[in-house]
Amino acid sequence: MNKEIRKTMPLLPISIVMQLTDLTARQIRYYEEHELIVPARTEGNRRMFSLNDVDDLLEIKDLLEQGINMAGIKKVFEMKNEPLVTKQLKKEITDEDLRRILREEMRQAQSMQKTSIRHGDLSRFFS
Amino acid sequence: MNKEIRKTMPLLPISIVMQLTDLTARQIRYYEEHELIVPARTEGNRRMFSLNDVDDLLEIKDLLEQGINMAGIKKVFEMKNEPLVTKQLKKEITDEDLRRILREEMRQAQSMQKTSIRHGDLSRFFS
DNA sequence: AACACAATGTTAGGTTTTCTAACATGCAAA
DNA sequence: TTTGCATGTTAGAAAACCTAACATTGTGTT
Repeated sequence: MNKEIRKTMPLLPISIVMQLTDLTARQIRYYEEHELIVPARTEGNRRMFSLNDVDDLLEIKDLLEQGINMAGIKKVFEMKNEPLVTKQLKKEITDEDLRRILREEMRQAQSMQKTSIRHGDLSRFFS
Repeated sequence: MNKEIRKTMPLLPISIVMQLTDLTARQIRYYEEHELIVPARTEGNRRMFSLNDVDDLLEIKDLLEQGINMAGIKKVFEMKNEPLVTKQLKKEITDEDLRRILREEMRQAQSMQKTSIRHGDLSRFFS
């Protein structure tokens, strides 16, 4: 009986996610349409969301309030999965560039720590 | 925006609870009928379960497999909320009784610790 | 053996929730 | 002013859930 509840397990119906995020069903489906989230589906085609999905939705909401559009948010999400260094390596950069990039990445990591306390982190919700 | 996700928040529809506990809807509703759990309801009268409810259901399942019936399980649940000492005090016991009871309670607390690792504790599910 | 009861299965009919798809609206940028 | 993005609204269909009733299974009792 090797069960495990992970933040990635699809547990929540859309009604609950609406309450948790203060988004409308229309908004949530629209963001899925733009592939910012990919909720699981039941056999009967109902969406089921994980806590990570809720997390992502809260971040989307925040970025939208900052005036960023779907395309921008999609790019932001891509960057989260593929760190700066990786992308730059693909471009065959010089050592000089690399040093600049690493400095920049450290700077970003710092500011992310600050903001992650306020935005898009479900952990703060748990007692 | 003082939100908080607690183990007591009703987030899960019955279908998910069925998967999590390997119980049928009939069983879950039957246990509610006997007031072993009291899931929340949506405006439209659908049951919504908290993680604590799932926890309780797993414990119910375990106790049932041990041959304990509804009445017995209900008593076990009452005891969890009202520790032995409290109940005995109501009966105006002698000091001699009290000493016996405290010894017994410690014994039970020990065995509870052992079994709680295996049964009725959702925390083991989280990554 | 016959019975009684507890726990669960099954079915029927009705209601709520969610789905997709289409069209409407508000607003900002070109 | 026209365009396009984000969201609202509506309609019709399907899935999920509800209660209530009756059926089945297993177990203990007389």
